[in-house]
Amino acid sequence: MPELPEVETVVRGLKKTVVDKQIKKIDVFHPKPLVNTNPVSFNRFLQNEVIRDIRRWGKYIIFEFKSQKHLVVHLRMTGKFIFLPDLTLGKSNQSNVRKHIRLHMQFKDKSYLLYQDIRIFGTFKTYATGEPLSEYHKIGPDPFSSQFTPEWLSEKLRNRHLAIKVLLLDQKIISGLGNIYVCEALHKAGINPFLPGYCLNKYQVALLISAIREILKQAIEYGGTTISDFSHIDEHSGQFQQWLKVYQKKGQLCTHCNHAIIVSEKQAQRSTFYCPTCQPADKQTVNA
DNA sequence: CTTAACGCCTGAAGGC
DNA sequence: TGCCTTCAGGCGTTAA
Repeated sequence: MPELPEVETVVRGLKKTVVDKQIKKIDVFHPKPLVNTNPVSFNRFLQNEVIRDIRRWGKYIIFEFKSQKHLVVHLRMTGKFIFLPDLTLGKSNQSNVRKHIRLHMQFKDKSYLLYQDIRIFGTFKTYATGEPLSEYHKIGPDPFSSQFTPEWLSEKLRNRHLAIKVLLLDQKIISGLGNIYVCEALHKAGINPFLPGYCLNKYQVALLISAIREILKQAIEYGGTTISDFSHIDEHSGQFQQWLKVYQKKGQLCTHCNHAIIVSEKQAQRSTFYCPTCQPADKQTVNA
């Protein structure tokens, strides 16, 4: 389940491998990811285009072409890019044929970029030259941007009665966080996930911002978190899962306080993992 | 305006 | 063995 660190890892991998490559053709095996086009038009739209740059915007991956056309991809739950220098690598073993490849780009130099997506939630959206990308104003600031200040976050949490856990998953408030890193950041900040947004004081908001940035920075350094589906474009796993303190640690001893057992509760139909001692409902106590 | 629920999909895991 | 239910969770849509 790619969140900001996983998407950043994918983008860095793509930058190293497919920038400057020219598309020979695109084969589409499932039309669903193409939200504003169809397989034939999609291929026609990008055929012979040269990739100029690839960047991340929240959890979106933006392909910029030399023609100033754009392709914006969201991996959602199970989307994955796989770069192959040679397609024969992808099916060299007959008993291990890749499943769920929804489309692939073939480049002029015979290399391939495969898009694999088990659940087909991922999206590809094309933008013609000069057309503004709607994603730019659809989501809030990146956690690392200078716009993401305590003042900004406080303003966004003002009058919000939803739990802070749920609010941090809202991409309009802050872009890039998903269930894993929200749980981890709240644990690092020592904030109870059920605390309503408007109840956080200035100190807690500042602490939360620091915690979010530290967690994400470290996760990027370790190449993201591989729980089930995520991998780098060379199919290597991320390594941050070994640093997780609460996510999917239900029943385990909290390694921060060495006292309480990590618990799991549902919030807005999603699992929240937290330590009742380090993140008490009594908001007075916070971790150092 | 905010909040809550559901649909989209497939595969893994657990209960009986 | 095998069928059924639940869970995984990002995000758009719809309804209240």
